[in-house]
This record gives sequence, C-alpha cells and structure tokens, in this order.
Amino acid sequence: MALRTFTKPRAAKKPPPVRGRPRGFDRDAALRAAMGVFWLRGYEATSLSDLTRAMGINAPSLYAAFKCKEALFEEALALYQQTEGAVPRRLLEAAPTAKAGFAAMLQYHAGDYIHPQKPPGCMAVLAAIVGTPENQSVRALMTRTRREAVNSLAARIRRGIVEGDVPAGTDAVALATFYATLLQGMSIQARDGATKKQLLTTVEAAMAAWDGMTGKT
Amino acid sequence: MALRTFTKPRAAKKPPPVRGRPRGFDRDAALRAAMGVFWLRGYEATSLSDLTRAMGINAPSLYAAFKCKEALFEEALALYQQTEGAVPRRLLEAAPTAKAGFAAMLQYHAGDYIHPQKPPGCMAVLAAIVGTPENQSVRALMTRTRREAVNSLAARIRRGIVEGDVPAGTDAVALATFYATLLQGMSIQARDGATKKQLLTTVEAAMAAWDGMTGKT
DNA sequence: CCTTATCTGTAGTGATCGATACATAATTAG
DNA sequence: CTAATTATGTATCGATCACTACAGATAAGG
Repeated sequence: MALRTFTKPRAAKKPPPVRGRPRGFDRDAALRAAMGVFWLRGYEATSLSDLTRAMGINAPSLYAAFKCKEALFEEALALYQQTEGAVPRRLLEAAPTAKAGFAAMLQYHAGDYIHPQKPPGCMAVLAAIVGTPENQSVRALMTRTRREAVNSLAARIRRGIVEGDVPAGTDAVALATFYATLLQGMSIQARDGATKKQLLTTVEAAMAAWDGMTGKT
Repeated sequence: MALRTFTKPRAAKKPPPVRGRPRGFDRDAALRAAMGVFWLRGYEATSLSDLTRAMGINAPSLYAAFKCKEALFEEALALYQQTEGAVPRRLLEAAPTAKAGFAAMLQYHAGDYIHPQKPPGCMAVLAAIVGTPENQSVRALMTRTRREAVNSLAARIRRGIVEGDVPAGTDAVALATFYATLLQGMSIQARDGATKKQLLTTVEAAMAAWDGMTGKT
C-alpha cells in the first residue's frame, strides 16, 4: 500500500501563535518519531511511555501538541502516506502504461517493505488490523485508508483504458483490488522475514495475471 | 491460510486424574470459547476478563487448566488449525490436480473468510502481527505457523509435479508463497468488509497467474 | 513593571492489565 | 472417619494503561 490520494500540498507552515511560552521541541521531528513507533508496534501496543520516550518529550507536551493518542496516530498515518507513499505513487503515475506502472510500484514495495532502516511492511496495513472495541475508530480509519489506496490503483487502470494501453472492458476495481490484496499479504510476508528476492518473485507471479485479467468484463 | 500439517490424530482423551475435586466446566468448550475471542480481537487485545467472561469461568480456573494466557492461545491456535483448517486441507489434497486443488481451496476461503457466524479472516494471519516486545514469542509462533502453511502448499505442488499435472521445473516454494501471500491479503480484505464476490474475483485473478508461473525455473 | 497566555516537569488520577494468595469445596485413598 | 489432592470463588497483587492537575517557566501585550 502506501499509496494515497493526497493532492493538497499541505498548507504552508503557519507562524506559531505569538502569545505564551514557545514550544520547546520540534513538532515535526516528534511526529516523525511517533510515526516510527506506531509503524513498528502498531497502534494499541504503542504506549504513551513508548511515545514520549521516542519523541523526547513528557506526556503533557504530547497532549498539548497532539490532543490525544488517537489524534497523534492520525497525524502519523497522514505523514506516513505523504512521505513513504511519494515514491511508489510517482512510479505508478509516471510509467508509460498502467501495467508498467503497477510492475514498478510493486517492485519498489518489494524492496521497501524489507528496508533495513524501516519497520517491515506497510504501516497502513499492519498498525491496526485487530484490537479492542474501544479502538474501533482507529481500525475504521485504517480501512478507509486502504480503500482509498484501492481507488488510486483503480484510477490508474482507468487512465490506462483511456490512454489505450489497457483493453476496454477491463474491471479496474477488481484488478486494483487483486493487487492491493497482494500488497497487503506482502506486508505480512515482510514481517515474517521474507527476502527481497522472495517478494520480487511473488510480484512476478502477480504480474503474470495482468494479461489474463485485462479485457474481461 | 488455515492450512496446517497436523498429522497426529490428537491422542485419545486421557482419563482425568482420579484424585482431587473434579473440574467444574468443560475444558474443550472453554477452549473453543477462548479461540473465538482470540480470533476476533487478536492476542494482545484480548484481556483475561474477556476470556473468563467468554469461557464462563474465573481466573484461577483458567490458570489451573491452561497455565497462562500465552499457553491458552497456543492451544486455541492449534484447535483453530484442526477445526477450521480441515475442509480447505481436504479440498487441496483431494483434487485431481494441484491447480484444481488450489482453486478449490482458495474459493473455499473466499467464502469462509466472510462467514457470517465467524470472525472475518484467518486467525493464524490476523491474531498477532504487530505488538509489544513482551509478546514477541506469540508473533514468532504465528510466523512459524504461516511458514508451515506455505510448506503444505508447496508439498501439494511437488505432488503435482510427481503426478504429472504440474510442469517439471516449477518452483513449488515460490508458487506456494505467492498464493499464501494472497490468502494473507484476503484476510485483511475480509476485515475491511469485502464481499464473497470480490474475494472470488481476486481468487480468479490469482489463478490466472498459475500457468504463467508453472514450468519456470 | 503587571497581566495574559502557553508550555513544561513533577506527580499524580482511576482503571485495567496478567496473574495469585488464600480459604473453602469436592473428590479419592486408606 | 482422616489425610491428601485438586478445583473454585473472593479478593486481591504490583505494574502499567491513557490521561491530567498543578505549579513554575517563558514568552508577548500593555
């Protein structure tokens, strides 16, 4: 995954309020640190102690700057989409054909999901799949995010139909769902210790299904 | 998933120890209840209160019968494999060809993952993907379980090679990993509210890759 | 200066976590 | 019967959970 629909270039950094004691830490850096912990451990397993330790601040500063744990997670997920999703999004869009775009995007994820400097797999897939009823809203946010990712993939296929590199009559949503499903499985494979070679082989198998699924009703 | 390698027919029910006060509840029924909660909420998000409530017993009875939360989960996962895995295992093995076996098994999961009377998706995939360092052993157990599932799938492909319905030179592990990855993604799709029709379409797409991947090095 | 406003560190809040101490109940062995 | 053994219900255990009350610190406005 890690493919989102963000178009707004994130409104220019507004000047901090003039009154009162200035914040003593870098909010963006703290958010990046929080993102890393949520990505690694997931939402529920990440405690406030984990967050404050990683962000280098105390609990009251966290709550003053980010409202609560769930709001912090929402911001962290948005940051994840903007940063980690940028490259695969560009690969998908910039390729001359939809098929080439999917292949490039999938191959990138195969390497990125096991990047030695990052938690394995996709945060938007792994951070909150199951959990307590109290945190159902977080899982709903994740589901919405994944649905938007499928929509982005489907839009690229429809573009391919318009541009003529994908046969008319192709079920764009079905094909997009297939590849999204595979990417979600690859995130679990990454957590299970899969190698880049193994993930690339799985991508190759998935791309072998492209021609068989295009042109169908 | 839900495909395991269990061969031992589970040693015959040994008579309970003769000494002491007899257990006041059905251990198997309690284990089934625990399995349901773990399946729905995952390991970490299931509290002892959730378990004792679902099992109809108090905490000391749970600990006397199952040792601790993690040991209970291990038993629940084993029960899951034996019960929920039985049908897809039979479908995979009984089919005349490996390809037909995979298709039947995948189609069964497409329906079973969204069975209205069960938690969506596969317990062995969803119950413990991320979490705290303290529970790393539980995630390791899940990883081992998923690896065994891949091995079962690969064994069926190798049998197909021996029996002549799969081209020699097929990379059985690579092909098995591809379909296991897809099944893992389907579990997440099931949690996201996918319909049986959508899952079957994804299965159809995956089966379109079979001929393209068989016979390759 | 004084007032107002915001941030920060200390030190908690009540709730819940997994797991148990302990007394009592219920059974068999002798 | 008594002794031994195991199970059960009550009532916790210390640790941690997400979160906050409060006072002092640090800024701008006047």
